[in-house]
Amino acid sequence: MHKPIYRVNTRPEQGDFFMTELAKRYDPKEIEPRIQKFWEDEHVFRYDPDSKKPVYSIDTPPPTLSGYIHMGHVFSYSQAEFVARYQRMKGCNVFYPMGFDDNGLPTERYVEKKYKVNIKDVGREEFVKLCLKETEIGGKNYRNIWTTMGISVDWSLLYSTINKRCQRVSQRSFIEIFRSGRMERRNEPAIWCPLCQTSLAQADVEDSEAKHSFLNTVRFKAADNGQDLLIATSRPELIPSCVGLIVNPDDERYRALVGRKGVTPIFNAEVPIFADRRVDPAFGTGIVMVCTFGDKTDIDWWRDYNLPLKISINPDGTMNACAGRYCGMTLVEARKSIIADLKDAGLLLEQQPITHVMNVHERCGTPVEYYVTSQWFIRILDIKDELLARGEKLRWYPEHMKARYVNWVNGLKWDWCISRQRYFGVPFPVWYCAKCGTAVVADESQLPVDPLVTQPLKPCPKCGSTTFEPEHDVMDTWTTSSVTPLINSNWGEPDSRIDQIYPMSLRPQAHDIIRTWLFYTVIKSHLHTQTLPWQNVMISGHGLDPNGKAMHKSKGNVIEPLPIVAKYSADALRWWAASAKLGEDMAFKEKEVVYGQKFINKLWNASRFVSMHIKGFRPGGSAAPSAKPQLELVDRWILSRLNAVIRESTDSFEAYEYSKAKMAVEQFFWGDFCDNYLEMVKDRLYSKDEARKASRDAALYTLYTVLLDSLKLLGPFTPHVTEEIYQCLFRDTHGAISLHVSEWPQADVSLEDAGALKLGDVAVQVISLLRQYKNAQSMAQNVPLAGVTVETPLDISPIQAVLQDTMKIGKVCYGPVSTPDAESTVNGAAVKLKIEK
RNA sequence: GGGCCCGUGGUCUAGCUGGUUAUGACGUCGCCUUGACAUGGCGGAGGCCAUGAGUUCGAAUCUCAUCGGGCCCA
Repeated sequence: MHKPIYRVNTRPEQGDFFMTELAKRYDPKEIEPRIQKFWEDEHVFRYDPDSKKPVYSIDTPPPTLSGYIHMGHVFSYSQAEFVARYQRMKGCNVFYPMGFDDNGLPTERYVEKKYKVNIKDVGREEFVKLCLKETEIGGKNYRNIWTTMGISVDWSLLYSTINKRCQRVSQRSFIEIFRSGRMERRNEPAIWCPLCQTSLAQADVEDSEAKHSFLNTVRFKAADNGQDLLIATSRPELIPSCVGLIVNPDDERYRALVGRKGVTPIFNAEVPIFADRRVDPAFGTGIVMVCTFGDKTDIDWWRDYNLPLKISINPDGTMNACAGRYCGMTLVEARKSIIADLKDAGLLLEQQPITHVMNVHERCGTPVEYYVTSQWFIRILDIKDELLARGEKLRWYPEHMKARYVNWVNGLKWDWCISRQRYFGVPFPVWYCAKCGTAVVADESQLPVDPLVTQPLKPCPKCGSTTFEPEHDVMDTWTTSSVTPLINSNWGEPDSRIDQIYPMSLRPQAHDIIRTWLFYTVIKSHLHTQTLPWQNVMISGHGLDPNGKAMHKSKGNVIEPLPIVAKYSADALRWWAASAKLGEDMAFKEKEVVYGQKFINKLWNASRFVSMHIKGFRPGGSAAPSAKPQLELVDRWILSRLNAVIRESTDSFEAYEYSKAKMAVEQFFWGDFCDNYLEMVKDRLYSKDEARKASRDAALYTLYTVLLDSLKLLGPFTPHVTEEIYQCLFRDTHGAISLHVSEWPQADVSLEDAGALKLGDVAVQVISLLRQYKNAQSMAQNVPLAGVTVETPLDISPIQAVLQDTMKIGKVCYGPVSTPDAESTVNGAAVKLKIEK
């Protein structure tokens, strides 16, 4: 049995309501963990499958296990979380899971580094065990951080992409695509990382500027007459792989060469010379050597012209026998060596420094090669149009992020290679018939299956053989993380909830993984359910280091969140995250967190002031609960302002513009409510005069309403402090067990008063003028003034009393003022003041 | 080379479906310990809204060009 902390029993029979005084100082160290425990004990964030409320489902990004969560994560996850809290208060049954993407290469590399181990030393089994151990440690660590940050996920929905259920869904996805004919095992050139020694997909590769690179002009010969053929290349180590020379068909200089043969230097191989439009005559010498393989164009030429395959590179990035005397050298050594030899032989004419872009593996920075192996591909190049159409249907916030998706799809050159020659990942549910080589997929009932330890249920359908070779490769981690909406839906499982939550309402993520996670997820849902995976995507920017640079462990500029939380508070840190517009990067500045702390402090103190007065106050009074007191002008002023803020905040949240919502309520609460309204009602509140009781009640009603609604509007951003205040001051009268499942405020048209709005603003302006005056006279603001003469075309009599009370003015007269002590223009009307001390 | 984003007081930032005195914070200067708050209140100074041209009665806001910064893709 759990013991709820806030079972503050209401005592309506005694006619009063529980009201606790707020502590003099707000202490987040004590309060935040206590509030978090309350949320957990009361299951405040639990998704309710039986609820009739509309579902709002969120496809939370499962962070990879790279060992730490930094400010960048906190930035992006907080922004999504603001929306989750808003939707919950809007009355949605929020499905908000957390996941950990702990399978695959990122985890492997992390384990290799942490334990300084290599699979070859410890063996596959031991290695996988280490990875599993790390995922457990990492999971606990991550959960602690998200809980400390007040992230309101439902932890009962937690998944890890290496667990049984996820493996099952992922393998089911493989089988379905296999049966549809789009999953193909092909023996052909694929992108290859020589360091990780695995094939890669196009999205795993990023651009990197090559340093100290040269364009080398090398002398080849014509086979028939020995004529010099000059070829510019940045990769002379690939000369042993040269299988052809190409010129542009319109290039007059070389027209005579087409159809003849050339001879490579050092290796003296005869290769054909032909013409192709893809050669840029202006680059280098205008003659290109085709190698198997230097880049994607080489592969296209090789395929288009049926050229032979001459592989001179081993999978580990060293040269093989085909490279002759360079055999055994690394690529870099071979390049140096070949250049030296060409130079000695007088075959190197020129070395020109160039900057060009290399493709490197994004996980390790190694330049990639192209290697012919058998790999599993999902065929996608033929459905680019369909994928583009899906992207158009998706609602993008901010809209311009769609362009990144469109550009990526248009630039797609490879089918999606999903097999990795690695160890820690979801296995392929596949065996190969030992006799005829047919690929046999597992039966659904076997999932999740590891072909290394299990056999197919039936003999080979083609030849009847019962001996099989298991697939040793594992699926790339994106293959599984691309089905997170289906994992969340328990797709294909007995407890499937796909009808309830799918397509999901929202995918929140950062902009760096549009080409990977977002793109791949769109593909999978397109293939499996012929729908989009979600209705909306909100793309956040990056939280950067204080100098505006991306945080990387290798750069040593990572800022960890927990020390910042310990120093300030989770709410203060969230405040920082809320100050960036959606999609914009923002540098982490500690002083912004300090500002968050100041705001929280302000909220606390203002609430403490309100609590001193509304103690025992019951909205609606003892008579009709809906009855409103006789509101005064400034009450209607602040309530009208409140309504405007509710509107703006709601509209902003609906458009995922949480930062606008935050700013609106921040300025309202501090500027209008604390700086002005509270000062304007003090006199009414402190008055003991029975005749002013109605006036006092109106102020109490207003304080109650404005503070409660403000807490709600602020709740998504600073959930802890608002919850604590709510529990102490409003829980009993308002009812909801937690502020975060209370109803989102609605604008109340009956409280809107355009006239009061205008005159209230005039009051604020006049008060400001009087403050300036007192300031200039070195007077304290509460020192009384004997009298003020006002000249203005406005009728300010309705605010005369409030001006007198607030600024302690003895007598107010109206009339012409020739030498004003203070003047200003309000709503186009001049206001002049003559002041008597 | 292509695409996208950004350029607002010393610093960071709002506004950017065009319309009276351009938002707020930090910093800075001054006044005030007043009954929520000195982790505070009040007020001052500080901006030709990157540059140039155009559209318009009117441009930080729309268009084009230039310069500078960033991201993505060749």
